[in-house]
Amino acid sequence: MQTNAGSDNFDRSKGAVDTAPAHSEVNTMAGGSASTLRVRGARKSTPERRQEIVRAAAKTFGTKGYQKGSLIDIAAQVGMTHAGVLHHFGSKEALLIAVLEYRDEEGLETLSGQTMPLGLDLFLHLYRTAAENAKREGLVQTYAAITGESVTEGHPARSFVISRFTALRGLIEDALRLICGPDLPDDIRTHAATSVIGVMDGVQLQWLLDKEAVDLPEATRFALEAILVAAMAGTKRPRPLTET
Amino acid sequence: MQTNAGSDNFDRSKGAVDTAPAHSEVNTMAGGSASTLRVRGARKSTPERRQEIVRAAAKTFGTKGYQKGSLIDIAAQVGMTHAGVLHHFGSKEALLIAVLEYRDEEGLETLSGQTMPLGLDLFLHLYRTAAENAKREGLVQTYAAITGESVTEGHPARSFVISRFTALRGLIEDALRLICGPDLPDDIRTHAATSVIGVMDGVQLQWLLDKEAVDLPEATRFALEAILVAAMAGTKRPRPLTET
DNA sequence: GTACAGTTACTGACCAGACAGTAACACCGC
DNA sequence: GCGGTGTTACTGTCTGGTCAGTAACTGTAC
Repeated sequence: MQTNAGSDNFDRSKGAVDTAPAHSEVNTMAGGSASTLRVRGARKSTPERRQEIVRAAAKTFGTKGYQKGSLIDIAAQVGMTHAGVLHHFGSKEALLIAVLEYRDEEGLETLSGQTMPLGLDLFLHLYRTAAENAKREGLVQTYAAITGESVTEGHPARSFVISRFTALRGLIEDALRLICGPDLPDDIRTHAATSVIGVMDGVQLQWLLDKEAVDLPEATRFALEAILVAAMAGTKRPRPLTET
Repeated sequence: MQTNAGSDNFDRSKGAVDTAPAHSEVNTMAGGSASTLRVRGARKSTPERRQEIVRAAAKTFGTKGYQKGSLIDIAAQVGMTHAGVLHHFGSKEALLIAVLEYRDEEGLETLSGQTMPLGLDLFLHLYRTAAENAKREGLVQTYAAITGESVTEGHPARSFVISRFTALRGLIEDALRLICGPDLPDDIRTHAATSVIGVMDGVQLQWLLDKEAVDLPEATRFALEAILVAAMAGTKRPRPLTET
C-alpha cells in the first residue's frame, strides 16, 4: 500500500477540498478570478498533490466515464485549474494511465503487502475481495466504467485492460493446476479461468446498477464454488447442455 | 430477422451508402456543397431511412461509445448531415433509445418469432446465443459498450439496462424453478440467475478484447453447466469456500 | 538570516476543434 | 401548394492543450 492512510473508498471529502494540513487556501473555487487570493500557506508536497489528483480523477472517471469526465471537473475537486493538472500529468491520457496504475496497487484483485495466494486460497481471496468490494463502491465503479469503455476503438485503457485480463487468467489457471492437478485438460482450465473473471466482473456490474437486487459477495461465492466444483469434476462432469 | 439480408455483421457498406434501390445518389460527401447534385432517384421510405440510421448509430455507439460517437459520424454513414439525423430522431439521446429498442428486437438474448423457451431449454438457448454471438461481433460490441457506459451518472441507457437485467434475472429464475423445483432456496436461485447473466456478459467482454484467448461459446457453456449443476445440487452442494 | 539564483507549481488567457441543437430555406413527390 | 425530408449555416458550449507570467519554495554563499 502507500500513503493512502485515510478513507478506504476514495475520498468523500471534496466539499472540504483537502484534508491534510491546517492552513490551506480559501479559494472559493466558484468565484471566477481567485488569482491573488491564492494559496498563502504551506504548499503540499508534489507526490501528495499528484495522489490527490489521481484520486479525484479515479472518482470522476468512475462517475462520468473517461470521455465525459473532464480535466476541469477533476481540477476543481483538488482546488486548481485544469492547466495545473496538466502540469502534473502532461495529458488526460497520461492521467488515466496513472489512475489505472494506482488502482492496481490499491488493489482490486491484488492484495497489499502479502504475496499472491495459491491454489484454493486464491479462490478464497477472490471471494473475500468481492466481499470487500461491496464496501468500496467507488473502486468498483471506477474499474467497471473504465473497463466498459475500453472495448471502444483506440481507447487508452484498452491494452491495460487486456493485459490485466491475461494476467488474471494465468493466475487462476495456475491455481486450478494446483487444485485439480495437471490432468485437467487445458481448455477446461482456461474456460474456468475465463468464467471466474467474467462472473466477477459481470456480477459487479449488475450490483452497481441495482444494489438491492444483487448480493455481490454471495452471488460471487455461489458462482466461484460452482465453477470450482465443475473444474474439479474435470472431464467427468455432467454435461446438461450437450445437444443430442 | 429483417431487412438486414446482406452482411451478417452490421453493414460494411458505407462506401456504397445504400444497398437497396438501383439508382442512388453520387454525393461525394466530402465535397463541400453537394446541395443541388443530390439524390436524383427514388427516395427511400421514412421507416427504411430511420432503420438505416439506427443501424449506423448502433455501429458507431459500439465502436466509439455513446459519448464519443458523434451524430456527424452516424450521419455520414447513411449519406446525410447530422441535422438530417436530428430531423428523424430529435436528439442524440432519443437515437440511443431507438438503438436499444432495435437491438432488443433483433435480439441478443431474445429470439425472433419463437416464444421464450422454458426450463432447461432456456439454458440451451443461452448457450446457442453465445455461439451465434461469436459470429456477430458488432452486435456484442454495441451491447458491451453501451452496457459498460451505462454505469456512469445519468447515462441515458441506464434505466434501460437496469430493467433488462431485472427481466433477464426473472426469466432465468423461472427456468430454475422449473428445473430445480420450488425447494431450491430463493437466494440461491437469485445468485444463480445473477451469475448466469454475469458470466455471459463478462466472458463476452473478455472475448471482445482478446478473441484468441477466449472461446466465447465454450467458455460460456462451461460456466452455464457449472452454475446449472450447482443450482441443481441446491443447498446440498459442496462449499469449498466456506471459511473455517 | 539574508540575498540571490534557480526550480517547481500553478494561474489566466487563449486556442483550435468538436459537438448537439436550431432555424431558415430548398427540394421532392403527391 | 403542401408536408415531409433534408441542407446550409449558424449558435453556444465545452474540450484538451499551450504558453507566458508569477508565486512559492529550495539551495547556496556569505
